[in-house]
Amino acid sequence: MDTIYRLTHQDANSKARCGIMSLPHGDVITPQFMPVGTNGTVKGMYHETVSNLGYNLILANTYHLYLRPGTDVLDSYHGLHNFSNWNHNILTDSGGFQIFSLSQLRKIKEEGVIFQSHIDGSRHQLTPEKVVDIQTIIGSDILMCLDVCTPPDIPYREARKAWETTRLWAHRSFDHWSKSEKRGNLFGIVQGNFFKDLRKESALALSEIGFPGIAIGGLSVGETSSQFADYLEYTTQFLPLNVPRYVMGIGTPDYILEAVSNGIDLFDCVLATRSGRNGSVFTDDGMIQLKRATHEFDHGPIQQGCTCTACTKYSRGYLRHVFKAKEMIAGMLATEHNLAYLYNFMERIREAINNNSFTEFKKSYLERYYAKK
RNA sequence: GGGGAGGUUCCCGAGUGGCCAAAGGGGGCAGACUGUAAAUCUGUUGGCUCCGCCUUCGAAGGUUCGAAUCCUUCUCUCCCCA
Repeated sequence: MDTIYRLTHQDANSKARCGIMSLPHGDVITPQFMPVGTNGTVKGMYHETVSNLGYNLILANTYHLYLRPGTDVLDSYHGLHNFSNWNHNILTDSGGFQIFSLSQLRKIKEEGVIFQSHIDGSRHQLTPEKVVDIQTIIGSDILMCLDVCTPPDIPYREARKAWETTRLWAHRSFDHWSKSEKRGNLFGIVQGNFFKDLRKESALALSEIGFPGIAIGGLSVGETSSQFADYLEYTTQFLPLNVPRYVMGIGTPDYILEAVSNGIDLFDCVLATRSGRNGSVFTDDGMIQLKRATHEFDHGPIQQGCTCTACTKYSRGYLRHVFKAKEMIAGMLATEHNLAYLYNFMERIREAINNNSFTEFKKSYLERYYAKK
């Protein structure tokens, strides 16, 4: 199979790497962070702003789009790109995580998952095949397999069962996708909870199937950061090097650095956008909360040197004011800042890798990041 | 001038004899947020030598074992009529 990934530089002193991922709506340089736009919009942002920041790959969510507006509507608009007027790449999450996070309403069977809509209570069944079909209608550039995500601290038996369902679904997804008139690329998802034998088995099994890319799922679900680092490193060693590797659901600078140092190429996270709306913003000194009283008379920007709208036009004091006044612009500006910060952060990472100085960059960045916490 | 309503903790506003340092909002302060049911949620908000004590419900007196709650006077605010 043709690979969509091309390595452009391997860091001389670590597993960190730079590359280019070729997708239907353009090349994506990696390592790359992907903003989350569950409903086909990155909350609080114009698509134009997102792409002007440099992003050309965002996430959307199959589960949510399937329930609303539904595939009929999406089909009539010839997919989400046209519907939402986003002309770059879209990765759609399968809904596996929603099955996990909305677990009160679900029933997982071998055939698929039955769940109740959180919107109107109606019952639906999703199968791995159907999820591929929905993502095809959406027009996703990257499709994700339906998987079974599990919380930490479940018994081995349960974790094995979940992984085995994930494996079965991965094969069925791949077969179904292989037979379709495909344009997008299907990624498999490694599971296995926090059991190393399951993680190894899962990583190896998914590697053999021949997916154009592989994701590591089931991390950042409440485990400790050392557990995260441990399982991430352990799992990644069994993944092929010639495909993009994606860790799902992480998005703080420390976690991103940890992932990059293990040769991970893609990440996504709602934290940047959600925390932005709630008043928390990234800085080189860690996250700060704009609503705090200490910023009342702070005439400086969120982050010196940042080129986003919030930092070039407004002071921390003003941003605090609009947050306290619950003005819409507050969440918008903070979201833009967080996305700008992470884009810039990824650029610094790529630059460091290209200079073979990633390890030093990571060390010095984290020293400052943790210093004021 | 006559009639009526009312003054509660930063604000609004419940409470009409003990379970009241006083519901509920708001505001303030702080925390959380990691494949988005989140522009959301949580905690806290009189003081202290903090498992108990002190001060507090317009003011001052009084009744009572006990009062934000009952009585008296004063004071202030609002509404209606003249």
